[in-house]
Amino acid sequence: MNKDFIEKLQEKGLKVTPQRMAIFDAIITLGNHPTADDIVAFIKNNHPNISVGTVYKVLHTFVENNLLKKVKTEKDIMRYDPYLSHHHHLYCADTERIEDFEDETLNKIISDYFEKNKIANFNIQDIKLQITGKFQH
Amino acid sequence: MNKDFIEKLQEKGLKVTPQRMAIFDAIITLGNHPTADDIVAFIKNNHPNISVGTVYKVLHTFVENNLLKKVKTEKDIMRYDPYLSHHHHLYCADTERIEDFEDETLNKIISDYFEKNKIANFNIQDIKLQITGKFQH
DNA sequence: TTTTTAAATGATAACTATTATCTTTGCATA
DNA sequence: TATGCAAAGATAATAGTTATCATTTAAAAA
Repeated sequence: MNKDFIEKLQEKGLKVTPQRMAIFDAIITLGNHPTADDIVAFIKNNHPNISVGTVYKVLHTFVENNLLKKVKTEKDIMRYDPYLSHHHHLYCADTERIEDFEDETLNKIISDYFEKNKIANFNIQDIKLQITGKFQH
Repeated sequence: MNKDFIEKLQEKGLKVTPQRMAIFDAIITLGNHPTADDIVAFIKNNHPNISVGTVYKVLHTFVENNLLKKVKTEKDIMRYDPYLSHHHHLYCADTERIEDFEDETLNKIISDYFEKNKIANFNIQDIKLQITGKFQH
């Protein structure tokens, strides 16, 4: 919700600007973990004067302030994820589609496993699954 | 081993060239899933005339022929992984270090779990864990 | 409400990683 | 030795992103 997001900006001491709201809104509306370019294209419809540099700067600010996460991919194009709760990703083997995947039971199984089987010389902070495959159409 | 790699090139109908051998050798020697730039820098020592374009082309050819994998990261710089057997990655939360992680028991637990709990409208081909945390020094 | 000021935006240029193009080179085979 | 073709090298081009800096704006202070 936008009100929540405004509060989050304020908590972080960030100014609430129309550009920032439009960018966050674009990411939510677009879905599929958009690229900077996707976001620019979408925003240009309603907000034709926005600068590309601003979009990059805002995305960077959001990531630094944990309002957005970068998505790991095998491409040199950055993608962004607005859902901050712990979740995994389904990657389409053939297309650029990336979907969110949540499964608390599985998370528990994995974290229990690592409780019993520590990795030598490594403290785990976070575990994410990247599940590659094909969506059924 | 280099002999194995030569055979792999030949199996794929790719010519065995000094550049290709040097690039593969660099990736193995460098470890830590190097970038194209890391590879160029390393090779320049013994092989000062190699062209950057060639390195990119060779990396691309290797990835296309499944002799190398791209590593998923949150950066717009590509990194490459020479180990083709199924494994996971440990990502350092603070540095660019990425280590390989293998655990057959865990793989079994996860694949058993997904046998019993299919994801709706999605056929899984591969599951990788990205484990973020800190290495103990 | 007006003023102040620090932060954010927009326009532009710069930069970096990567890819494309095109000529030349190096081998294998005829 | 000549031919064909994949691969390498040099260079230019492109794409995505970051930096710079003057201008504008949100929000705190007066």
